[in-house]
Amino acid sequence: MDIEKSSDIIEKRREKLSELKAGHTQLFPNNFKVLHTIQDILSQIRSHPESITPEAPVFVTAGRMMAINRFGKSTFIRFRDRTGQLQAYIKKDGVGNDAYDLFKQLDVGDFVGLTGSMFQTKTQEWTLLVNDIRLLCKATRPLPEKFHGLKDPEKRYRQRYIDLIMNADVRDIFIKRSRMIQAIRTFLLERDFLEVETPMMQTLAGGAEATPFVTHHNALNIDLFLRIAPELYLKRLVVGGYERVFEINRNFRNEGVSTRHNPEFTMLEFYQAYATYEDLMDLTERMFCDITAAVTGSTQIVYQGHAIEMSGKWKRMTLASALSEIAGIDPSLLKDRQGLLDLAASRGIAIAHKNRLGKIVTKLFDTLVEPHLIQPTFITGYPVEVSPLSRKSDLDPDITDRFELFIAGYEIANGFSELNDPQDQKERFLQQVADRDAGDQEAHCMDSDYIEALEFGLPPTAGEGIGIDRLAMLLTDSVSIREVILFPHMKPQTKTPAESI
RNA sequence: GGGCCGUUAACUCAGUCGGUAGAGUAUCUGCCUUUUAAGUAGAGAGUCGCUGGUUCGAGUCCAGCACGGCCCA
Repeated sequence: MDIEKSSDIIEKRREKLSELKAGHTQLFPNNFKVLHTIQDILSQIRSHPESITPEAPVFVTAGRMMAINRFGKSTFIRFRDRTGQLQAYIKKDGVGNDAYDLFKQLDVGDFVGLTGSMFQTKTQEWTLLVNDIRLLCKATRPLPEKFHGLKDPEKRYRQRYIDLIMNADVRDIFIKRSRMIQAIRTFLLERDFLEVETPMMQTLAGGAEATPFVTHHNALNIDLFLRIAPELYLKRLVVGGYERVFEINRNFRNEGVSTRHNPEFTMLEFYQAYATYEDLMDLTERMFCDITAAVTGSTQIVYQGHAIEMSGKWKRMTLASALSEIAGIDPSLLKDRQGLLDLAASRGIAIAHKNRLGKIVTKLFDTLVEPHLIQPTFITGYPVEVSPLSRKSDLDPDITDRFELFIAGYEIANGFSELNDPQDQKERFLQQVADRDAGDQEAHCMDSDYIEALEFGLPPTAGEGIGIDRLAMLLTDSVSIREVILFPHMKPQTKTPAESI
């Protein structure tokens, strides 16, 4: 926002500011000591109502004024702190003529420090009877209108602080998000996992199939990539002897922005030695059940009209059976590359013809099956071609010991038994390099340093990644990822010619 | 990347067939010592996203651009 841009309202407020300053009112003091939150005051009333009289006890509290109703010589205000909202009543004969005249200069949006006791109005509303009021911070810009609030999504995202001031449901989303992450942390710490941080800037961006952002280190004069996943570093830590590790942090992927994609997003990844992908499916069921209960108080959520039950055992099915049962594809077709390409073409699904079989199958699954998986469902049996870091199944060398979790039609988690055979891993990387040479920009690069780590020995391990933003969307019934990211990515606003001079 | 929609006062929104820009809230000046979107009398407030075009005349029609939203890839 251009600070020079001003309206008559802002001009008037600035004049008011100068007048207050000229009258020796301190506009931005910082020596007011808050002794009670609004919640403190209200709980005292609830627990000891007999102790409350219009004379005592005296509370010292502070907050932002959200509404002002003036009547000549007395005024009701509504103010808010982090714990809630309270009404206060200020009378000219209660605070004195000078203080009252000064108070008349204040606006909605200003912060005030209030001292007083509690009484009930004739409608029985508990109200702070103010005997001293202090300006703590003057707001020079007006808040949006009290009834309609702030709705413009662009302004809500760009100036999230106004959104948070005006919209209680938005405040609630980020409180829930914070509780959710806390619940995850607690769940993992209770199971002896160690929280770690691995590099955000990497010389080689691996661990996922995505295009990375590039940045440059001046002193070393090398390009670095923002990580697309922490996976390969976390597994190096398991090699190092930390048998259970997790990281909750940002990943960066250089792709389109949509209601489900932000260039930077938060992932949980965790790795557990001596576990299999099947152990992690069990663990995930318990984790999601715990988290949901911690955030919402129930194990059932409603997402976009769908009632979703998180507790109990979730459905598990293979990719192949999901394709035949849900998409109605003849199982005999699943090994027939050309047949699948024809089928995709007949259903209007665009697939690059050079793709290998596994990629075609997965693509068909994404479009034909994924949207139908509303209740929590584990899909297993992913093809080797799309799982370059997963252990091959002992029963079928074409598929891996891997699952993905779908809820409400979206992929929420991805886990597998880790490939710990360095020779096999090297061959998979070589295949990825070939895919990349064939034009697949998102295929892995060869990571010999990681192969070397595997050669020192990665114990049998299973790992999983969970999209934290997607999970937050689910638990807050949000359709857009921007609703669960405080400052979602926005293109810069272009200045008008007049402003840019 | 494609399609559709939006951008008008600080905020939420109207604006008819192309003819001098509207409302509510907010703001300012009054009255009002128990209000609840307080009431009441008055007043001020606009680069109609930007740049061009058509026209005697454009918020309105046309083109391009920017930003945003939704859907699709």
